[in-house]
Amino acid sequence: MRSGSVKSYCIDNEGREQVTGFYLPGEIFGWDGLAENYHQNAAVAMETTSICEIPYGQLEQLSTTIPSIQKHVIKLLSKEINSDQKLIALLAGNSAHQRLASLLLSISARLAQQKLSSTRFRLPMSRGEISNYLGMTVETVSRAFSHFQRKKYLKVNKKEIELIDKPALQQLISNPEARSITSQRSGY
Amino acid sequence: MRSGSVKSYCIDNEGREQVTGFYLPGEIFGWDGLAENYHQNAAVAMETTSICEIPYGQLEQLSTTIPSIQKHVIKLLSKEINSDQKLIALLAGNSAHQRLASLLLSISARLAQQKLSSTRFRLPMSRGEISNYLGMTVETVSRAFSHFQRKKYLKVNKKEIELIDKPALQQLISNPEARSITSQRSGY
DNA sequence: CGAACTGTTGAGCGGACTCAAGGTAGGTGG
DNA sequence: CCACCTACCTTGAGTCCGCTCAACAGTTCG
Repeated sequence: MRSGSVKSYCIDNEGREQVTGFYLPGEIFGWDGLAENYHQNAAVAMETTSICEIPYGQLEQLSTTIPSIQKHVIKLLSKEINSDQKLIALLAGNSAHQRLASLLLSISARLAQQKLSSTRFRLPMSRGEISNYLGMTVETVSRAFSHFQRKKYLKVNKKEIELIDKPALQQLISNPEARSITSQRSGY
Repeated sequence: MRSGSVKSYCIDNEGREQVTGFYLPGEIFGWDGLAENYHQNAAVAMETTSICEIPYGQLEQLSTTIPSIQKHVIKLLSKEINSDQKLIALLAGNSAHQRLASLLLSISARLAQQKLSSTRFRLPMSRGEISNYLGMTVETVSRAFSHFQRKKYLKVNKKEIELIDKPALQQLISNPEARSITSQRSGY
């Protein structure tokens, strides 16, 4: 990603769309589909976006002469797996408010990594896309935003976001009594 | 995996355990952690299990002489990503009954791949592990099993499962009015 | 202006969680 | 062998979060 933003999504068996990721500048997407020369995910830009294509064939060829490249590729794939599993944990064990807070903080952190403001930013995605990604409905997303604003955690105006009390959001995520759903098997 | 079964899980920020996968004979696990020489996931056997270790360093070295190996590694990593994203879709867009049905059918299919019975099998994991993996509570898992049994979709006796009406389970997953949560953005 | 889309808010309902009680199986010690 | 303990599983009753349905406001565009 050079600039702009992209969402990736796949269509499940019954034609329903499932958003699988949002990508911001500096990030790479499209790691699926290397298995079968065929991408499970589609991707669309959510705003004016410029990207840099990396032809996999050439990358592969290059890696025969520079072995460190394939090592790096594998690292990136592995990172993708880890971030997917974070999302799994988020979806499996957290409430609607926690999920939205997580997403906002994730975006904030990723913007900071690009030396952009981590407290004031514009969400590239619609409420519908957020809700789909986080496994909830549009209404719940909207209500969660309103709730956060009432609580003075942030200010929201359409897609413009200003994070006011990041610690409060942080704490919300890692909160007690928050749908623990913990497996209770003793160790082996 | 040679024989037996393993679960992988990670510990989130607040010490809660999140099961990220179940592994059956013929499968490979541990693809995370290649990024940082450090595994995000832990893994424990759920029963007597024998596995075959693949030292990554040796694999890496071997791939310098046999390039097709790294291609294969990348394929497997990519598959892992795809299966993780299936789980994401499952968690994001499906009801409790649908999630359990999906898991049962997935196990059934994977057993079939190993030429084992796909209709009668023993679940290696506890109800608690299932509930954690699927993002629900133990009680809900238990009730879902009872429900399926009442509906004559399967027979369940502790961990022994007999699938009677697989098509019904299939249809349950890909059902109408099933929590669509569909993003409604027009195409680009 | 009207149509279409996105986002917000309210009322009501239902599925899944919580709390709590009982049942079953395996392990240990008297 | 039986009493006891400790998981693990099941079932019930009640509550609450988040979904559904619906109305309305703000934007964009023809």
